[in-house]
Amino acid sequence: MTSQQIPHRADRRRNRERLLAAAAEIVARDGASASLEEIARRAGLGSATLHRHFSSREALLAEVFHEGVERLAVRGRELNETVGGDGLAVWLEELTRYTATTRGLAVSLRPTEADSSCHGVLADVAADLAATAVGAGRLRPEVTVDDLLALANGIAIRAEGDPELATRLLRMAINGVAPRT
Amino acid sequence: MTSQQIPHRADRRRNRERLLAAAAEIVARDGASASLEEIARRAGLGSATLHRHFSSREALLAEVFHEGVERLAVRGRELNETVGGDGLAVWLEELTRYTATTRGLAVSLRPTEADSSCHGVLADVAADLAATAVGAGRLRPEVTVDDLLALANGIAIRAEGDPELATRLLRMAINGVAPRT
DNA sequence: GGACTATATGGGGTGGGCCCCCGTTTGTCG
DNA sequence: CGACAAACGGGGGCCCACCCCATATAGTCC
Repeated sequence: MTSQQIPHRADRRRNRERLLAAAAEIVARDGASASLEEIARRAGLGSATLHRHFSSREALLAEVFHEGVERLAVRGRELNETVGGDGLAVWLEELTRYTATTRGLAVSLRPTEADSSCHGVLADVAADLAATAVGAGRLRPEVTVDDLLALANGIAIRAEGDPELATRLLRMAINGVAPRT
Repeated sequence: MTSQQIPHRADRRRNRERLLAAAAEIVARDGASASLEEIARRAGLGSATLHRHFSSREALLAEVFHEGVERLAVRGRELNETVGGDGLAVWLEELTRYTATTRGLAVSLRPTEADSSCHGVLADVAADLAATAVGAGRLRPEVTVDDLLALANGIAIRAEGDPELATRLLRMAINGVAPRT
């Protein structure tokens, strides 16, 4: 299905890496609305090249964050096997904190119509964790995985740059605001 | 304290209203990142005039949404007197739904260092509602009003354009995700 | 009503960003 | 080493935010 068999030219691969490295720097500083021109400049390449490599800002960001998202997915599967019913809450907290810490990621995790795959991987992991949590009586069965991720995402967007806030809000949302009975 | 005693010239006031009307239209269509140039064009005025009337995009948006925010504040005080302990939950839901429905508002309600006053009014009302809710045993006392508003705001930002989603997420966050015991 | 002045306006400049065309360079493979 | 497909980037088109300063005009005082 993936239509890329023939390997690209060496310079293309090299330039791609340069662009991603530059993007990582600039996006870390400026967030999701970082200037694409500046990224290209920092990479020592023309902006046309950037556009040829990445069809859109979202596509570029998805690549920039790919590794981190992959790590979160691995971590989720790990938690699901070691922790059990509480894994979901722990993972959501780590996800939210990481997302709030990594400038630009929050926006990229928002699923779009032409899904940029960032979301897809996490949705799978979240579904597994949610199933375990429901089994352990820690999660209402009618709660959707999409809603759970949307909530974590909203918190992370709002709390971008303030991981303490992100953590507090996520815990509040998981536990509700009523006093413990 | 408010430094504006002398009334402005009639044309200034008229132009200000035209700008606000145009801004309301364009922002409703394009959200918080609407083109200021286009707003000025729609108002039949030069963009310099817009900049002279509103020192920043935020300042313009704050004025655009001022009336709606005021209504929310009134509604909150009303709920606090008629409903009692549940008023907070009801109001937060209405706030979140309204914010998610009104394009551009979510971003404007995010408090900034030089507070644009949109947030201030609501924070007062929320504080009263929260006090009542704590008194009625419906809200944990250690929950901050700022956190509560931040949560509602995050949800609204994320759910902009989808009031059903906004409502679901807010309820989920208020009640927590664990099964009812 | 007319003249004067502080107040207000807008054309257009500057600097930037996004996106893309097309003439040029460069890697690759026979 | 030569030829060709692959990749590049200068620069143009278009839009934006923001601001300067020459011009226009509302309000006022006689």
